[in-house]
Amino acid sequence: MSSNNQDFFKRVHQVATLIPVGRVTSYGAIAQYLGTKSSARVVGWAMNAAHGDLSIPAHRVVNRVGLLSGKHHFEGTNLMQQLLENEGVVVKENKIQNFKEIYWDPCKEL
DNA sequence: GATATGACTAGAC
DNA sequence: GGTCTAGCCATAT
Repeated sequence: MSSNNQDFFKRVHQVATLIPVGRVTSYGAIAQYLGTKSSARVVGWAMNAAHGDLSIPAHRVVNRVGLLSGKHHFEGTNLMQQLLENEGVVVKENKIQNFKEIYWDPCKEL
């Protein structure tokens, strides 16, 4: 069933789109919300696929420590940080400062 | 079809 | 308490 695979991506994209402005989440959180909690990496791939879609705020998704691990996949060197700061997220040295405060858990919020 | 890789995470040492 | 290893699942070669 190839539909399932695409459905997984679709869900990841959906959740990413639901992330409120000024909030961030982690790959594992999305993976857990989708049921595949062990597949945080796959969420990263989904984000990679979502990278082509400007409607998906991939910059709001970081790793579990609030580090902009995916910033290398964005254009330039600090585009991801710029986007986050533009939304009011405090980022320093490619790491979200008040990560715990702005952390958005889809499993709880949704 | 098998192997390698990756935007991760949790556990072990 | 910091570093390393293994597990996870989908994509790419």
